[in-house]
Amino acid sequence: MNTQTFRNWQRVQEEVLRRIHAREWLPGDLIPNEADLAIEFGCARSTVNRALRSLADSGLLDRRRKAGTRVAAEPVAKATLNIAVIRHEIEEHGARYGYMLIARSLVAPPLHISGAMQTQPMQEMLHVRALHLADETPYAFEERWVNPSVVPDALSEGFEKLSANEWLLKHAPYTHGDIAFSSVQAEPEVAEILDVPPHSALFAIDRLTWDNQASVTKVCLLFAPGYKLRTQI
Amino acid sequence: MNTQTFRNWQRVQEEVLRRIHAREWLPGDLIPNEADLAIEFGCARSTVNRALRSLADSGLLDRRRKAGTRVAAEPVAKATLNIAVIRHEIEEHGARYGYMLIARSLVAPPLHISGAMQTQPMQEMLHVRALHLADETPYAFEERWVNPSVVPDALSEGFEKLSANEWLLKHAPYTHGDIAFSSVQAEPEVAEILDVPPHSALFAIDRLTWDNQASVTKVCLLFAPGYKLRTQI
DNA sequence: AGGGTTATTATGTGCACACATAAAAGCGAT
DNA sequence: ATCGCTTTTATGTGTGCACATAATAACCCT
Repeated sequence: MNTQTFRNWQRVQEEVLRRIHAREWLPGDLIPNEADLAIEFGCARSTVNRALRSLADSGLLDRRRKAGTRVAAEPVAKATLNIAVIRHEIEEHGARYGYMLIARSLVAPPLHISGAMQTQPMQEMLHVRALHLADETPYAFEERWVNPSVVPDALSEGFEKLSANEWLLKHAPYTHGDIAFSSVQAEPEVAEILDVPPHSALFAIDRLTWDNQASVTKVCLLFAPGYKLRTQI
Repeated sequence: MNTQTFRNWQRVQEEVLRRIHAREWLPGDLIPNEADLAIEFGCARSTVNRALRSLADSGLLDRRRKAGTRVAAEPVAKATLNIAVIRHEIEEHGARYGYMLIARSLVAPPLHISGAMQTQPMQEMLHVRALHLADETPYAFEERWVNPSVVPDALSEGFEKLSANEWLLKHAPYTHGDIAFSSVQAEPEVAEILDVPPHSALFAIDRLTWDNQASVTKVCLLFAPGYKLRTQI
């Protein structure tokens, strides 16, 4: 008989995880309610609540008021990616970071850009193209549109030394954003910049961030072949 | 004077977000401690704690005991990806899901597989190759290795109708795993299976899952061009 | 001044209790 | 049986308190 007590929420969580892995509680099963578990574990209900809530957040449990808590039938693997500043990413690999501004201009963007950013088609936007390097080797090509009516300070920033990637994080807060990962073939111009064969398979990160209703910036990062975005689940 | 009260943790969170966003609290700034905020907001310290803890989890605040809570200097965008069962992903797009088993065998894997999975090189593993289709069009190619000593039941499963992707989720729990996203050029064989030109840029998801110390399965999913993995931040 | 010990302090957590809320289950009238 | 109302129940959350813990700040001794 297991009369062990689990007095803190991490241990309760561990025990619940153990039961799920040991298949004592099968996917889809309804598990005992918080009050009963609290008695069994010899702790307060709020402790059990904290443990179960945390497991529900990570997708391992499904909880519904009155219906109770059940083991997720098909646990959705939730991978949390840390999209860091590119400089940090490179430096963490122990490489020397390099940055090169390719172009910077104030122009009316193509329609698909103004459309996505929901700005007036004729409104001029700050357009920045730059290259990030690791140990002098091209690492990622950055193409960015910045909405100057939301980030006016960007107009007085040259982005010659400091990448827009980094400058915006400090100076342009955002409320939310969309991000998409995909794979694209390198167009000739980009292939040349990244110094890779044309039509190479590049890893692309597209990001569009918003400050409440207004779009802040739209960026497309194209990573040289070999790039891998890793995380744990 | 703002004498409004914020009685629940979501509203406290909203107010803190508003202040960060309105730049009342700048990146790097130390914010008032929980007790003071509780007084200001007219709620209990635990309510403030819950709100701040949640914001720290999402990377917007940095908290350290005794040192206090400060606004993250460079908020790391944490994108949470839901790696769902491929069938669900396709059906959610309103497309018809199709599945085709290409090969299934029990063989000793190449060294880089047994190496990554930390199994004996000569130990036979279940090797499954399959194709996922959306509206009869190739969607993703799945190449998988399953460790039969961890999932013996897999040996009696043919994977003719039900994909290993789905079967394993139900029958093989895992404790943790690594996942990597990258971009690769389609090799001729894969290009033919996916019915795309050779050297097309494919989106790749590599996943290796573990049950405690033992590797469960290693899978490589190659998505046809056009695939985008989306999420919000 | 320097180095090591102690005190202080902000966050982290646990507990008991209360009430809120969503949703299933039961019930009753038609 | 079906629709609509009420009850029940499990989770969700707020409060006040206590103590734990980590890390800084203060102190003391040399």
